[in-house]
Amino acid sequence: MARTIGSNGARTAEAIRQAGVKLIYRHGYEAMSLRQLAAEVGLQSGSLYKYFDNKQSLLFDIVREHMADLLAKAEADLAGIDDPMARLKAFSAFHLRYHMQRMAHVFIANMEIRSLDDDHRAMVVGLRRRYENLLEDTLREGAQAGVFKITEPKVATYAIISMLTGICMWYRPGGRLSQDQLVDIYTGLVVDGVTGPQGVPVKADKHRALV
Amino acid sequence: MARTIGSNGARTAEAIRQAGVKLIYRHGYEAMSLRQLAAEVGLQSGSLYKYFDNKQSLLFDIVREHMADLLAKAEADLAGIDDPMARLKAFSAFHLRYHMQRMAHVFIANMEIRSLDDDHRAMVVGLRRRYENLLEDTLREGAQAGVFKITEPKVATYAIISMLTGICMWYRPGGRLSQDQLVDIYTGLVVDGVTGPQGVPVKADKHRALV
Amino acid sequence: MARTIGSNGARTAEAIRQAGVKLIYRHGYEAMSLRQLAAEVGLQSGSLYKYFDNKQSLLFDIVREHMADLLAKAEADLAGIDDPMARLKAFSAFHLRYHMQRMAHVFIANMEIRSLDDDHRAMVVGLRRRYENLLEDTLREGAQAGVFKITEPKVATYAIISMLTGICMWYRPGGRLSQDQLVDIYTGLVVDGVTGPQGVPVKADKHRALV
Amino acid sequence: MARTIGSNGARTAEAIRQAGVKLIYRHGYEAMSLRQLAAEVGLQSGSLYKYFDNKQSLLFDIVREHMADLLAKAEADLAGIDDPMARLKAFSAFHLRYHMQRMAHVFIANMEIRSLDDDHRAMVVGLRRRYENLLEDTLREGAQAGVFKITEPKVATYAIISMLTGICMWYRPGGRLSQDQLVDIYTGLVVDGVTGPQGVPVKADKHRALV
DNA sequence: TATGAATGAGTATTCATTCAT
DNA sequence: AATGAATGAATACTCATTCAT
Repeated sequence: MARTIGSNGARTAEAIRQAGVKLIYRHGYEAMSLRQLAAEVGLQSGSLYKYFDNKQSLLFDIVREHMADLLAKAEADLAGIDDPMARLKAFSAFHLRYHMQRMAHVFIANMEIRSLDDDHRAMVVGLRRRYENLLEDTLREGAQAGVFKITEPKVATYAIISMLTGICMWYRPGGRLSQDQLVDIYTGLVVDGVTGPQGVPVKADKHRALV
Repeated sequence: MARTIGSNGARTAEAIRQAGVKLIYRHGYEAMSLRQLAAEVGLQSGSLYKYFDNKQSLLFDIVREHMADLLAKAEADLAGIDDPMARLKAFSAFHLRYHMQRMAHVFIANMEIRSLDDDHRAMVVGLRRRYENLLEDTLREGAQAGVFKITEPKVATYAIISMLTGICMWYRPGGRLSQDQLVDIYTGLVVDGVTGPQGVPVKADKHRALV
Repeated sequence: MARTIGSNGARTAEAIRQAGVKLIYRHGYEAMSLRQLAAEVGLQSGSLYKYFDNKQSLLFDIVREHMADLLAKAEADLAGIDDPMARLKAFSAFHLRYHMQRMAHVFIANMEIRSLDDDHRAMVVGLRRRYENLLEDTLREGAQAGVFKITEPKVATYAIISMLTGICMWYRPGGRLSQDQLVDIYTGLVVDGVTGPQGVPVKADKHRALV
Repeated sequence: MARTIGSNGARTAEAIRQAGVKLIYRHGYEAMSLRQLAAEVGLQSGSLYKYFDNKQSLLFDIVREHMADLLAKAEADLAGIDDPMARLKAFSAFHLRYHMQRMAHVFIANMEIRSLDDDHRAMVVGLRRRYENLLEDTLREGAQAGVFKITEPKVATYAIISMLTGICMWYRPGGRLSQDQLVDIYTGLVVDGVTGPQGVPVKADKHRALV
């Protein structure tokens, strides 16, 4: 049946949002149809329009809220930590834990950016930029302080975030390694990566050109 | 008219393939319509079926060929390099250069795996696995030899590949940093990451649980 | 506009069914397009899918319902008639009347069996088999009782049913002969055919072989 | 390969015709594609147009030639037989044998008449009319001579032809009954049907009206 | 709050047919 | 005699969206 006794709009809205996350995660935004979504929450597809203006705005809501949440939690987590190394470790640990616990949201936010309208995408990219800056500023400070041996903080930021985010591609709860262990391993790679003797850069071998 | 003077099957096939890569890269596989693709190469959409069986097989062809090429070139590049550290650097440099030069193909192969049929996906994932093993085996050997301080070669493999592949998300030719410089920077992070004192893992701070 | 005033799902469903019978009868299942069908009932072609899953299921519904109706009515008509001759006459009369009154349905059920999917066809053929058995059993009983001079009840069944069904190929309401008269004529041929001195079969002349 | 050494146009034309009969018999005219047909004879579909003007004319050729052949052979078979009863038996035997030996052609001619253009259909129906007249005239003469007890020769003609033609619906070579036996059985039904005491028609029972 | 009927534009795909070579 | 590249119109079917009820 479509309607549980005692159900109400807020409950339905939340159900739609969750089903949306699930289906977009599983099939992709373009491939998910509103009919599927409606079926998942026990509605007719036309009824969804009580809860959003159109399919695009559903995606935008999910992505924007996720990004805002990510940013807010990260800022809260780092608040009061001043030492660059401590901030780096805290950022890494936070990022990993968040990504392991919110894999679907994270995946959607990364994959479906190109499905957003230009305006929506710009807004989301802005939030992402602010999030990345948390790390970039830390790296920059640590580099200036001499504790991080990096010459290009922006490149390092991208590199580190890509590495950490990649955990979503393979992590599954209940695996051999606990979340704590994974945090240790990844964070170790990050810390060692930015504290090693990189200041004397490896000389790039000239490889045969790719066709 | 039946045939444009000078038209040529092989030429058309190549044009379709290139336009396919371009449009899938830009809009995503689901979002690209065959009408768009046909317009891009100056055909009626029905005429595309002289060149592939269906939309799915176009995607599969592009992805499989890319993965096979990536694997073959990597194997060729590493052939004869035995020292783990040298292999690691060579792999990193190869991966980065390949990804900077073939961004669209790489992006498609990473993003559209979920748009592949089960069988096709399995085949592509198999190729990817073989590619990842090039790195994983190297890490494992280096770890046994004591030159890499890593305890989980598989995790490190995923982490490193994610980091290196991430260059596609922001690199644009003609930027401030040359490809050689980027290879140095990223490879430095990788090498330092796996040679640092990670064997004594950073103790994970317990952060507040995420909701 | 979303909805024509006074429109009604059940009414539309029935209109689609009737238009479907009419168009399949006139043009054949393969030759009838859903656009034609939609135009006939005043809808957009996509809207038809509120009423059936696909074109095939429309055909199947029509054919199955017809066969089930034919079988049920025949069984009801013959119920309580035990004498083989009376049953034969009753079957013949029923079959003729039904076929004169439901020419389109009958024609479709006979002609479009090959357009059905394997499973659907099997189900329809099963119903047809049960219908034919009503006649075959009667012929067999009459033959055992000595009232019908036939040696091959199954062949006689096919022969009689083909003969009777053939009325659909030329009968048009309002012709010179009434339905009652046609029932008399055809039934006379049937009865005489199975009561004549066939037990001493005509010796087949050997004709020149056909190429 | 598409071309056998020494093949020539006439051979190809015949191959196309035979493949056409086979495929139309199996799938129906509408459902058979020229691509299928071309593949069956090892050509590109465009090459078929060396051998016919269009799909419709292929069908027409097959059906017309079949009808002309049927008519010619029937006329030849009946030539010189004057006695109505002998003519009836000869017609029945001829019709049955022809239909058992040329099932595909016969089936196509009966089923695909509606797929013919108006002009083509008219021509084919004309040939069929002449064929039916062979029987109708015989029945009429026999009735006047008092040997056939029928009041409506035209109706009897349709009835008999439908009955005899129906053998195509179930006959398969190699079955329990030989062609000769089937000729005996069917012809027995026909002869008995038209010689029985039908002149005093069975009074039609009034059955409940069909809905 | 939700339904259910409908739209209209879109999708991938197939078709008979053409014609330069 | 046949190819192979292409057309243009058609097909069945899906989609996001609307709106009277």
